[in-house]
Amino acid sequence: MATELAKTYEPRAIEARVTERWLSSGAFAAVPDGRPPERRYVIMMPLPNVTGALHMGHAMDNVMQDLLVRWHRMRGDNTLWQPGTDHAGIATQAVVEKRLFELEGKTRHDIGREELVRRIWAWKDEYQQRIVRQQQQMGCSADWQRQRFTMDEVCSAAVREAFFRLFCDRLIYRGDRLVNWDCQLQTAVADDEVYHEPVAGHFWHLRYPLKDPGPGEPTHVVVATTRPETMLGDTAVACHPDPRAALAASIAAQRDKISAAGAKERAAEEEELARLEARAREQVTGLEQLAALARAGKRVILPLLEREIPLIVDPWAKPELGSGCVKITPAHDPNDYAVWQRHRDQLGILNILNPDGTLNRNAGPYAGLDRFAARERVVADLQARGLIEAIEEREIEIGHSDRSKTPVEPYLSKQWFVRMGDLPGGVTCGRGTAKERHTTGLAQAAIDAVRADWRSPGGLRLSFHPERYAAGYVAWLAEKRDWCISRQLWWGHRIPVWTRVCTGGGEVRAAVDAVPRDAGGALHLWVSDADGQQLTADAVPTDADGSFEVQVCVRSKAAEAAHAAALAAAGFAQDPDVLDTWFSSALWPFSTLGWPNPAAAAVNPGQTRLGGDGGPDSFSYYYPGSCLVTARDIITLWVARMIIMGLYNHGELPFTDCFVHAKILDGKGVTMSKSKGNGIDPAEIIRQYGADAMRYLICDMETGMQDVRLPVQATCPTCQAKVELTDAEHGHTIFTYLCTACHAEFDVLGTMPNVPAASVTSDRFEVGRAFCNKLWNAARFALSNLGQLGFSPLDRSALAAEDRWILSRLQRAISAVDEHLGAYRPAAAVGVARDFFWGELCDWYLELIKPRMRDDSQAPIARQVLAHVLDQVLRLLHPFVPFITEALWEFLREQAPVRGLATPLGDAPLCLHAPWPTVDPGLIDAPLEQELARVQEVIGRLRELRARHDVPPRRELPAAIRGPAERLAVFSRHAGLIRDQARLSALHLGSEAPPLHHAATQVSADLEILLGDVLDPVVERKRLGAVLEKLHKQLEASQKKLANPSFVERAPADVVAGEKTKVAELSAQIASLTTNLAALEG
RNA sequence: AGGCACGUAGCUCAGUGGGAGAGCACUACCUUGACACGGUAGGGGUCCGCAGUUCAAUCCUGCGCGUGCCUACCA
Repeated sequence: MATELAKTYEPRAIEARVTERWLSSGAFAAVPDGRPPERRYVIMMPLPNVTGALHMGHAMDNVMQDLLVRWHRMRGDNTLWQPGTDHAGIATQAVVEKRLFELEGKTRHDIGREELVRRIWAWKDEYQQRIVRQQQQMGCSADWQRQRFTMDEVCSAAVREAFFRLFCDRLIYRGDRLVNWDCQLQTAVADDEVYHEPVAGHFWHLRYPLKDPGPGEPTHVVVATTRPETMLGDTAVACHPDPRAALAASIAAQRDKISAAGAKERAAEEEELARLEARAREQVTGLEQLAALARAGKRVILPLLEREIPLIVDPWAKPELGSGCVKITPAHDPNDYAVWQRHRDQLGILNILNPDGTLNRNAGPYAGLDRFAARERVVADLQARGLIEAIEEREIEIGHSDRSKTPVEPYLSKQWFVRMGDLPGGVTCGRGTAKERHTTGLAQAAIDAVRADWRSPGGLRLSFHPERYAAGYVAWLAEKRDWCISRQLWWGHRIPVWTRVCTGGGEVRAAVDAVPRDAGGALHLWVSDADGQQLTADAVPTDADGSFEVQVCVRSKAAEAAHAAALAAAGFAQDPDVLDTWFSSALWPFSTLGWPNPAAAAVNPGQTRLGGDGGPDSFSYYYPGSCLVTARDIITLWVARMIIMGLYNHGELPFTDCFVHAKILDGKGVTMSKSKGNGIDPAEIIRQYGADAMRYLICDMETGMQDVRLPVQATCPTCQAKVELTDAEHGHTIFTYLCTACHAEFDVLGTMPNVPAASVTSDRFEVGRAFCNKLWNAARFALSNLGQLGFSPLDRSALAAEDRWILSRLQRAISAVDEHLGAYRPAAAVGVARDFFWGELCDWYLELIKPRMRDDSQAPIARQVLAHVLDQVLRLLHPFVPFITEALWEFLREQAPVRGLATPLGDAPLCLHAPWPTVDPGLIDAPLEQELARVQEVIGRLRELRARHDVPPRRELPAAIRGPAERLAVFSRHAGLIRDQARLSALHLGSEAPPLHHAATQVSADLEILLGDVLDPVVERKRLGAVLEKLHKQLEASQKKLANPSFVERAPADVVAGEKTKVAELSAQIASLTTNLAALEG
């Protein structure tokens, strides 16, 4: 039972109560039923990391999803919003390890794998709870009884199954590859986890002595590097095979560039051409000589280590750059690695790094030094020997690990990969299902999915909203780069492969024979050769030489329990690595639903079962889903991989729509983030303004632009002033500011020891709160006027003009909101709803019916229409501002238990389950809408006249309107409204109107509006003069257009006619105003 | 370097091949029986610059300037 409607809008009380009602009634639960696939709506929540609290980016993401989910739920779709959190392997382990070190001074090796994992689970439990609470505070209507975590048993089962299938299909392999190595976390990181940052550095030119130079031959070759310590791992020096041709080619290319270049660039490009030409004259002979020496097998002495390395020719050495020669460090540079692959017979590969970033024994006397210390030593030692030719100061883009913020090193190591490229025999998607289909490769399958003419076996296609994001998705996939899925961490899904390293075919045979037989097909075995090629056991002859790995993938946890001991006894060891977080995330659209075995899927106590209870299981009912909502930075990392995994495992897309929303920036246009101190905490906004206010503004900001700026203010802890951070100067660090009022320093991160911390917020959310306040008060007014309202069928003929008008406008609003939401335009949708509610319902309808409300004979019909419109408005606004509408819904149902016009509306105890408004075309009355627009216009003009002449609001004045008879007929029909709203003592229509004293005049289209008894002729004269001037200008412009023969001939007839009407109207207006002006002067 | 966006009122942003819009801020008046988190009205803009297409350009095309993001590379 609702208590009495409070006089003021208090979001905190409302939101707490509504949340309780929703959660205790399980209002968001998704239950499979008889509704067909096209009446189902599924959104998989992009899983937040369990590393910390949510920020505004999450708020945007969650609100967008909730908006769609609530809309579809009210439209009658069987709706699932699947919530959950991500174990976020590296990020979480890094945070917990850091805390362990700070609090206890221990590293992970001190406490061991099991203990570390136990602690991370404890951390996860705490933060997941916090995240869920925040999402519930925002109003997220996700099915919390289905909450998942990527390391839950049900998700782990899906990970194992998907891995096993990929492994069997040779789509997962293990190989030596150069990866980005995080020396602090000591793991490989993906390209996407690396960000580039410019760092002040040097460009060193090193001299390597030539071995036994003959007469006329150079004594040194010069190479340049930004990382001199890598020279210890050099295995060659390369020069271009044909420097003369290569230079000629780049000179030609440069000439083309100059002819295409704009004026501003030209000078720089000319300079570059001159440089190339000078090089072609002066250096090419030397380079050709080096190429010749290289072909002759000449060698170079690597200084410091005094190692002989070959001089080779390879086109990677660009004659136009540096010295024209390049040092080759295959184990620590991707390009050099490629060179090594081309010249494997000539040069070796030498890893000089330990996993922790210190140099290993290959670095000779430098072994044990950290890479940066080694850099200094190497430079000093080379300098001492006169082997440094030059040092340039230079800004260098350095790759940093996103998690540890330390520079990554290219590092050669054994890693697991998913093969993204095309395979000779292609790939079977959805094997064993009705949607089985063939594709050339995994990446290609995902690329095809956005092609306009492509359809999945189920008739679906992937589309991006806005469409432009498809291009980036395709471009990324088109590289078809293999995906490194192994991480050298302890936190994550362990790679389910057992390996035994074997030397020679005989040992391979013995190892294979020792693998347990599994009748259920739960084990799959490949023999991997030195290149990572996966061979069947019998493809390796017993007399084969070389090193092999026998790899056994174990399909399930049960199979592992059954066979682990036997595998261990046979000399197999389980891979110590864990999977990239995105591997389990990629399976999210189906791992959460119980795949591969929903009937047997384990869920936590109290959670919804996923199958096995007779009805359809969750996976078959809710897969494929509908829409994925995200910011653009995650399209490649996650969206693309979900598409791939969905297509591969099921032959079907996981969703058809990808809605990419804006990112939220601060007032300077910088991405908000906690670490920059410009981030706003949604919880703080909710505390200050309410969740509905936050949601309202977020919807209003999502206009389809790329980014949204949200100016941020801090509350000065010293003087409590609101400080606009865009205007404030920094204090002694970039995380502190000086108050613009009292000049005291404050800290926005809350981490500075001696500087007081300020809370960061944005006053833009006041708009949302004002909106909610308006809604609250409008509803309060309406409800106080309803009494205990009964229902009786209303005939249209019984309705007053304003009733028919507001109902007609309501139909327009319903239809426009639907259209905008369907096209992913939340700002436009909320704008229509707001304009209807505020601009039409509040500003006009409520005002228009006030007189009727005081009259018992007229009140009942107005009340019933009002209850109906309020009902529809609450439903229409519910997806945007769910709390306040839900709260008001409760009151409305009490005051008016049955609402409707001719027939009662469908009802529900909770607004979130109420049927979505539908358009009744019979209620649309376009001519009446036009009439009322005229009436509003006239009222506006009359009010303007009152304001111009400082007429007190209560004073009633006489007015007159002159104009064409059919127009005046309209005003005659609505004369009462006009008198009321413009506070008139009398309204005279037509030219027969009696003259008004001291009349002020307005002209509007073909009308002349006069307001009598206005006191100050001087003010009016001045104003009329200004208006006349403006009208004359407009008239001239129009007449000029019409005097232009080509305009009259070529412009469409209606445009020309419109221009003529305009001239006529303007002339008439000028005439009447001139007359009035003369009268005032007389 | 390449690609994708963007540049409209003081701020944040809509919008359109034919008379420039909203919200906030600002100004004036109003505490009128829902709401001052409100109402009524008002001021404020070479629609980044230049050229072209067009009868007509803020909108279309090209160039330039500025900003943001993505991708790649820099031995």
